[in-house]
Amino acid sequence: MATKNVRGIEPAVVEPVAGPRERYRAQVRAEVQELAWVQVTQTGASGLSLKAIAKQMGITAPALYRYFASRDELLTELILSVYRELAELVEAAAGARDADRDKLIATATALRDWALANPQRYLLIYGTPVPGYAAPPSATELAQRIFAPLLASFPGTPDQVLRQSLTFWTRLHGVISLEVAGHFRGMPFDPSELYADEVTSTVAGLP
Amino acid sequence: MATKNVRGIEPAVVEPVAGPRERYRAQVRAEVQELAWVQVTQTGASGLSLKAIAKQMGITAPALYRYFASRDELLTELILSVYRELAELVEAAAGARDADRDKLIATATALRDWALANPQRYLLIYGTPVPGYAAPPSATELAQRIFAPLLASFPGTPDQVLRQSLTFWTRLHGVISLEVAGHFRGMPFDPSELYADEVTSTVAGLP
DNA sequence: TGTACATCAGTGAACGCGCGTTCACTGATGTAC
DNA sequence: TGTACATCAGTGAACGCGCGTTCACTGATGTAC
Repeated sequence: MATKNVRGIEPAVVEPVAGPRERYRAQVRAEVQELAWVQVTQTGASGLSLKAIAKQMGITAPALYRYFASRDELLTELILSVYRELAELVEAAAGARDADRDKLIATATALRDWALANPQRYLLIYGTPVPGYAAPPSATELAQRIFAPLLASFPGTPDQVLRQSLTFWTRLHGVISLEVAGHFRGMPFDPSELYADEVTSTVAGLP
Repeated sequence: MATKNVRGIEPAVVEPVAGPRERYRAQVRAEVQELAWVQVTQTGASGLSLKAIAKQMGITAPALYRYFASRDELLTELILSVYRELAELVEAAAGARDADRDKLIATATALRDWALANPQRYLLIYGTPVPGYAAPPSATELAQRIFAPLLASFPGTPDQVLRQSLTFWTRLHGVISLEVAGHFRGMPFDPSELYADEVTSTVAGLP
């Protein structure tokens, strides 16, 4: 969609050709999604309510149907945006390093930091599945983009490498998900130390 | 509450002194909980509905208030019963073995088997927290009873032992929770192998 | 530049559904005399 | 053993709330001539 102008210079605004109506649409959509996030953060995915969002915007609920076909479509967009956000974050963390081990450590660190800063976002994609809601097919591709940076080129058959990466991932998730869900609360240790130990010892164990 | 009779023999029925009314109460309570489980299994914890349960029992909803003070109380009992069930299972698995390593492996195996057989039960206590619902204090004690069998008496300071046990736990949870939430679906590997490898390699790494 | 027209954001009423919970009540059932 | 009484499971109406979604509509706004 983004087009360059005649001299090949990227314009400052993202969608420069859009008329005022399209620009307005984009703004409203963004505002809806923002309020939706506040809701999901406070009440979980099942608490997402179009009527409540409309109320907060000082608008009637049917008006939202100009911007989203249904509640499920809005939820889907939220979920996909989480996948995208996390994929970019993880790719950036991995891309900034050369050595495989550094890459893995940087990625793991970025993952936890992000999860702690956005617990509900993390839980939205890795937590209890929303009953009756099926993620769109594109979510699977994005999930793989998140997983890919954990695939490092260590010696071994493709199967072994996959297994190592998977295990790295499940270990990170084990610590992060328990912490994010509050299961470490009141326990006599520092979760960030536990995580750091887990990351370094796992990376050190790789061939 | 359970009393022995004069000769010290455990009577067959659990609550022998209970009159017919109490017996009936217990039966109805059990039936309510059973139907509640079906609901939680199908729609998640937030889908638990007293009216729906009453309907299935061929009863009006207010009648349920003879047996449970509120929806939250019913949910609390469900959650506590999961903790209890899992604690007993884990204790039994650990108690049947002598050597520490065997104990850990048996416990880990029992944990995964149970989680796969009861995914919604597992997610009810280790998944995304139900927004607005606070677990009762006794849940914490029970959570520790589940964790305790993972504490083996390996050499090291109490801190090191705690750390090792925690890491064992987070690793098991990492694999189990991703599998139970369906994140391994369509991936080219066998989850049970992944889990078995993770268990044996972790136990082998202990001092 | 001014005006007529088409587009479309937003309204308000309504539908049908679900929920938890309260309350005064009926009527069956167990129990004490 | 028979009867009177107290207990208490379950009813039905109601309250107030929330939800997603549809529909015919109004009226502002951008656009084409």
